[in-house]
Amino acid sequence: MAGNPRWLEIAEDLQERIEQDEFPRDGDGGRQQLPKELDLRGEYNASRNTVREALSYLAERGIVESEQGKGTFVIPRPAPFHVTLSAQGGAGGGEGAAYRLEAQVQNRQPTDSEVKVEIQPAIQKVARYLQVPPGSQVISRHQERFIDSSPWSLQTSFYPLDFVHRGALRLLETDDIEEGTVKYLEEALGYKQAGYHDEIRARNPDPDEIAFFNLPERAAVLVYETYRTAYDRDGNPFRVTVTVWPSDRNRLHYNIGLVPEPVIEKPGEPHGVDDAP
Amino acid sequence: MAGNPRWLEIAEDLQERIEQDEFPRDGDGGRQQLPKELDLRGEYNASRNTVREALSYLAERGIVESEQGKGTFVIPRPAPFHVTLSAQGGAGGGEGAAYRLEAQVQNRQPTDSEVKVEIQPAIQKVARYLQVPPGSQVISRHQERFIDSSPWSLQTSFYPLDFVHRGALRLLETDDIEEGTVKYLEEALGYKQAGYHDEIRARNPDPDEIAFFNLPERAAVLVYETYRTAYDRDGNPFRVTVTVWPSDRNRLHYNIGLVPEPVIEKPGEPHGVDDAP
DNA sequence: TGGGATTTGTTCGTATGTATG
DNA sequence: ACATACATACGAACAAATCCC
Repeated sequence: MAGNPRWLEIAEDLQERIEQDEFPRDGDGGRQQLPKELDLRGEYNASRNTVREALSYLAERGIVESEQGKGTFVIPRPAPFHVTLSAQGGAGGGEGAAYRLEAQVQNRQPTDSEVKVEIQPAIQKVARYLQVPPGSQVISRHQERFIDSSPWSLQTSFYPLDFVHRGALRLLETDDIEEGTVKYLEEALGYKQAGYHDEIRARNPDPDEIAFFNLPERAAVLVYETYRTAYDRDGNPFRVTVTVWPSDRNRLHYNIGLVPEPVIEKPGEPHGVDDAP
Repeated sequence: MAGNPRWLEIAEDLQERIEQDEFPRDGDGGRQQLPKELDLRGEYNASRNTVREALSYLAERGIVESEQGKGTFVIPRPAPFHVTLSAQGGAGGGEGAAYRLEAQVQNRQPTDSEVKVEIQPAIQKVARYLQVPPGSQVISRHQERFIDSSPWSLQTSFYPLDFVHRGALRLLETDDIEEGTVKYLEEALGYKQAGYHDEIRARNPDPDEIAFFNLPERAAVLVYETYRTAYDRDGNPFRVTVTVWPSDRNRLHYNIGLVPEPVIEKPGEPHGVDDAP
């Protein structure tokens, strides 16, 4: 026979019932609400602890979330943002096309918080990519980024402190630099972006990130962390941007070489042939 | 005061002790082994269930792993593979450089299993990227990929079944196509790769993947799933490659535009300035 | 090969704390 | 203030995998 533990059978049955949309939705948010633990205890003829074990299993997987005093709810899966991280220079932009550093999100207008500017000793990886000695002072410009007023990503850009001494004073201002820091650095210091390198990894969110992104408390939602290093034509790095994206609501896209326009413009959407019968 | 639950305090204290390398290592693997539950119960003056709650919290986070009849062990963090997913054509390869489809891993030689060839109805996303009607038949070529004999990634490439009718018969053979399927398709059918599109997402591993990658049973290790679509110069997709990478042992890298050679060649390693004092 | 000791896994019962409405 | 519902914590018994002699 199965031989599965009772809690796993309960968990799998509950997941089935969730997918069948069997449970009623609560008033406002429209989330499905599961029966209370004591009722489930009756339904499955198990102890409350066994039921809780099943719920905890589902909670770890980001399927449900329990709220003290209220009940247990199915976590709505957010519609993913499709973020294009490669340059979008228009088809045939060719050699001279300036690479944009900013991520593009389809059909959405990101809004950014004010910039928090700090002078910090560089953490190891930032120092390595910026090619400055570990622990040397760098300018940190941190922003919270939203799409449709929901938290989307956290971004911090690092520049050598040296840049300020050499005249790029606006790096210390808390305004968003409207024309883009890349363009500003070209004007102020002559750095012209010729290319960039991205490193992508996944890690557990820290408590601040759990709070900012409103991630379920005890679930397995990881965040992507992207390190983007911008290089000028001489191969000197002049900016490292660290961005944190919750993996549950973000898909990352890259276009390399010649890619059809619809794929570039509408990542994650149907294109080319019709789906309709 | 703190006000934290007891199990959380125990978990955080244990994590501290793990980082201090306080626990003895077991004979063969050299993993740290935690004291047994009943001893921890004594050390922390808590019940066994409370200790287990703390251990379960650490297990979810991929910090420790318990094995029935043996004990609880710290999970060793694998040294990450640095995978470059963008084209590496040698610096200055310029316009004519052929983009390589295969991922490059620094200093390592991947070995691939035999190819499992199947004819399948295309799942929705594959059909969309291949621009064929959903559910139409496609060729699926599946491989397990290892580095240093440890499981590294699972890869499946999809081609329209049409390609076989048009003469690309080797797509049905279970041999690895040594010169690369991209080159083969160019010879056989005239598809010349002009570019590609990547989509990256994270998801929970399925049971097969947990088994193949030997992922801790109940921990929050997600896998990356990359969808790579290759296009010819007319913008026609001719191949979709789906690759699954465990997020705990893989870092992904992209180089766009002009990037210094050392960064391209040795992703994830120090370059440019010395770290040593 | 067997059998007993060890250690974690599963399941139950119970009591009390805490946030919600 | 009260009822509801999840959170924390303890104790106990037996099952199942592993190890050792």
